[in-house]
Amino acid sequence: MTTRSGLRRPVAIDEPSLRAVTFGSASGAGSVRLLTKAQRQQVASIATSVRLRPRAVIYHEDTTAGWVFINAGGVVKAFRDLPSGKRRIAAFLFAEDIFGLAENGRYVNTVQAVTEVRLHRIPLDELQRLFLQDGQLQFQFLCKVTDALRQAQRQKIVLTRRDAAGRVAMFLSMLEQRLPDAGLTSAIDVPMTRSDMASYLGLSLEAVSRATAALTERRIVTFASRHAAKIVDRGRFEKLVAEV
Amino acid sequence: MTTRSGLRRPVAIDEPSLRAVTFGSASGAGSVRLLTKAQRQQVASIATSVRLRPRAVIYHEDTTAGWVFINAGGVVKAFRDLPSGKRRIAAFLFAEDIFGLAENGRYVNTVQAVTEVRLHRIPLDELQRLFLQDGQLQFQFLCKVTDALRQAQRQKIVLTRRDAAGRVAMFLSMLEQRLPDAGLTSAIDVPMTRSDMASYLGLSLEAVSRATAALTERRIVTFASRHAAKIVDRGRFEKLVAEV
DNA sequence: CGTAGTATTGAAACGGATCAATATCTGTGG
DNA sequence: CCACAGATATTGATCCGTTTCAATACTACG
Repeated sequence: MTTRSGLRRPVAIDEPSLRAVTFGSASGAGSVRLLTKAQRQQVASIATSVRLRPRAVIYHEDTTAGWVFINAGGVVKAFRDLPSGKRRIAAFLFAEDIFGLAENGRYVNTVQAVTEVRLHRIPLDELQRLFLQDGQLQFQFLCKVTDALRQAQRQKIVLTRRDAAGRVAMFLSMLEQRLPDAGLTSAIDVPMTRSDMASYLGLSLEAVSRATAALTERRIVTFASRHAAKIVDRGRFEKLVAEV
Repeated sequence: MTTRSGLRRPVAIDEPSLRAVTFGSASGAGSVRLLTKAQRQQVASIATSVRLRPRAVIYHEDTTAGWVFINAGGVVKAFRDLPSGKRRIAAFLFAEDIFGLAENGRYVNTVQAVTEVRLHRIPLDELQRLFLQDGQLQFQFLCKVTDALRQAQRQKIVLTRRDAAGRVAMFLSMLEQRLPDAGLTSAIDVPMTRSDMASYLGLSLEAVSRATAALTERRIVTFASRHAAKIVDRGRFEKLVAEV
């Protein structure tokens, strides 16, 4: 659980450890393959570990992209500030997620710590060299990026929903699915602010606030605090999530 | 130019040819690198060429994913039909684009030809084998998927716009940028229907229709036909596109 | 040249954005 | 440990643009 005030339960791993997904193969069942020990050592040998406090900026959009990062614990947000002054969060990145998306050598988004985070910082040129040496390693990254693409496509579907409550429900559902334990009775940790949720869901802060209020009033979700949600009516919750 | 009625100007290439993008390196300037001749031959040796007419379905969502495809001319759309009955187009795929996104061995979307198309169909297992043999080749694919991720993130920003005219303008801008020639005076080919545009932009068909009417009325864009747009006021067009 | 699919246009209603006032939280320093 | 201040969130009222429903027009293909 990534609490707001930092990593209460320290993350065990000290080396990059990637939860792989299939690139599109039939190897089925959401297979969770980690890198081999040798590969982890290889990556670790070129990576630097960094620890950051909430709000720390990891990099700014349009600056020269020299590193790729692996989140080793905590939550970060990747966003862009639009000309209109609005902020759009492209993604929240959790443990094991890779980030550092760039174009023409410059980062596409600004990335900032939401909670305290631990990162592995990997020089891009060295990583690229490793990729050519070790096809398996590169394949893990290919799978990771493919997974990010799938998530982005799902997220686009969320953004086309008209109802704010539905979007928020889908967001909570997404957070819940990240939980390793399928303990669907426990509380969902919501490490980000309502404002961050709004920026991610393409809603105003007020709409998110009203949506959470509506979910509470309809007795579908309860909030022990703003950062701890609990599904109290699973049936109606799933129905709402599926009403796309 | 991919016209509605098919490939008027036949596509020259007979082998897969990938327009590469940087994975995030500093190798700058939107570098367009193609596969080496040897790599193209390697891919061609395991690929099958297919030619399809408009409306032909290439694969259905949730079916077993056995191939990855490279679009060798024409336009296809990747979509999902939601429980509500609405259709959401995740992406339009043009020449040189790769598609076949899967999860747990099953395709995520349904893919259908918009115009007449030529495809290279590549068996997934053999491609995966090639990837491990040839890190450079795999890297081209990694770049392609990374590019698709960037596009999906941009598209998410489009979807958060309130104004239909702005979304349509951004869509036309996207189509224009695909044109090889920077001849910004020529017409933009719009191979898909208004309904497809709506499904892609998260709008109703009526909203798209009214938006194109508004763009015409405001003398920003003219439509020689429904499938040929022309920017007549570049200044106001770019301003509208940037008003995010 | 007809017909089915596609697109346009109008009117009403819904839902979120916005503006504004107030309340609550968080973390810092006394 | 408590008080305080700035940031974050809630709640209310109004406005605006899209959706929806409905009728009509267009266009592409056989």
